[in-house]
Amino acid sequence: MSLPHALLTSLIEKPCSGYELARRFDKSIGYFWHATHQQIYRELARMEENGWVSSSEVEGGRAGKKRFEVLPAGRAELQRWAAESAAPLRLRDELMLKLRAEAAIGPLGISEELEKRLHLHEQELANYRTIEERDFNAPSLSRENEIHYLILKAGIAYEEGRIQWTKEALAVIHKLDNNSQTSSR
Amino acid sequence: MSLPHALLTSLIEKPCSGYELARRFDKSIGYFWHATHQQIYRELARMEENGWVSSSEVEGGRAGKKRFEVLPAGRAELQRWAAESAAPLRLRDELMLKLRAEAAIGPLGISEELEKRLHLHEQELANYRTIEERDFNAPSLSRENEIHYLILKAGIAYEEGRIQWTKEALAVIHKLDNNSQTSSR
DNA sequence: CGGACCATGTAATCGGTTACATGATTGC
DNA sequence: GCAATCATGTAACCGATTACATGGTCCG
Repeated sequence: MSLPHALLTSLIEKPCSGYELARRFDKSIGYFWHATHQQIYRELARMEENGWVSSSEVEGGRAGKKRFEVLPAGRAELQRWAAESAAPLRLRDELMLKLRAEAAIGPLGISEELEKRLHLHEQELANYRTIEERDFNAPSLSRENEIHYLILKAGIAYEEGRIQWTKEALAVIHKLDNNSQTSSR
Repeated sequence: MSLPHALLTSLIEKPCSGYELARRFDKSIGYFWHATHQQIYRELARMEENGWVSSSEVEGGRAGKKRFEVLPAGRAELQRWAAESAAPLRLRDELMLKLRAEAAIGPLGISEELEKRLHLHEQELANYRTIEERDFNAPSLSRENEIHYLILKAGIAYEEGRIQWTKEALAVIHKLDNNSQTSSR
C-alpha cells in the first residue's frame, strides 16, 4: 500500500494539517494517486499510532486544527518503501470495456463518449501545460524541480498519447458506422 | 461498477465456464480490466440471481462444470450501461510516488526501478506486437476486429509512450546523480 | 500413481467510496 | 446574520485481494 508513503512525502515537502494535505493532494500527487479526505484522515491517525508522524494543535489557528510532521521513524519507513520494487501498474479503463461491448453488440453510439473523453484529455493537457509554464520555465532547475518536471512530463505524454489515439478511434468508428449505413441501403 | 458488464461482453463473444472466462480474461479484457477468479465467480453468481445469465451443468464435461450464457435481460443491461457515460479514468502509479519521494529525500537509487519498468514495458509491447501480427495482419478486418485492433493500438501507444518517457527519466536521474557526485568532491 | 491443471467455491481482511455529522472562522 | 470554506471526524457499504479448501480429470 502506498498512500501512507505518499502522505509522508508530501508532509516532508511541507508539514501541514490534514485538510491542507487533502487540498495539496488534489493539485499535485492526486494527479497520479487520488485520495479523499477521509482516507487521508484515517491514514494520518494510523501513521501517528505507528510513530511515523506527530501532530500538535496549532496555537492561534482554528480550534482542533492540527499540524502533522514527519518523525525520523517515518522518514526511515519512506526510505525502506522506496527501496522495494513497485507493483506493476494495472490499468482499468472503462472506455475500453465499452469499445469491446460496442464490438460485440454495437453500434451503441460510442462516438459521443469518445468525444467527451477527447475533450477531457485536451483540458487536462492544457492544465499541465499551464503548470509547465508556471513552474518549470526557468533556465536551470533544482534537483527537486527536475524530478517534479519529469513527473509532469509523464502526464503530458500520457494525455498527448490519449488525444492522438482517441482521434484515431473516432475516425475508425465513423468509418464503420458509415459502411454499415451504406450496406444496409 | 463495470466488472459484470465486462463479463457480459465476454460471454456474448463466447459462452463458457467461469474458469475459462477467468483464463480468457487474462489474455484479452484483463489487459485493461483485471479480475481474479474469485471476483469472477462471485459476479457470475450475482448475475445469475439478477437473471442476466443462465448456467447449465455441462454434460460429459468435468463434474460441477457450468456453462454460462447471456440472457436477453443481460444483453439489455449491457446496452443500458454502454449508453451511460464512463467515469473518468484515474491513474494510480506507484512509480510516480517513488519519484516524488526521490525528489524529497533522495537519492534513493530509483534507477534500478526505472530499468525494471523499462524492461516490463518493452516486454508488454513485444507481446502486443505479436498479437498484432497474429490477429490483425489481414488486408481487411471485420467490424469486430477493427474495434479490437483499436483497443490493442491503445495498449501499444501506451507502452511506447511509457518506454520513451522512462528512457528520458533515466537520463535525467543519471545526470542529477553525476552532478551531485561532482559537486561533493 | 502423481503432478499439472481444470473447476468451483468460502472466509477474512482491507482499501476506497459515499453519506452523514459537527463546529469554527472568514468575509460580505 | 448568513454563506462559504476551514477542519475533523464516524459509520456503512462495497469491491478487491489473499489465503484456504475441495475434488475431478488428463497425461505421462
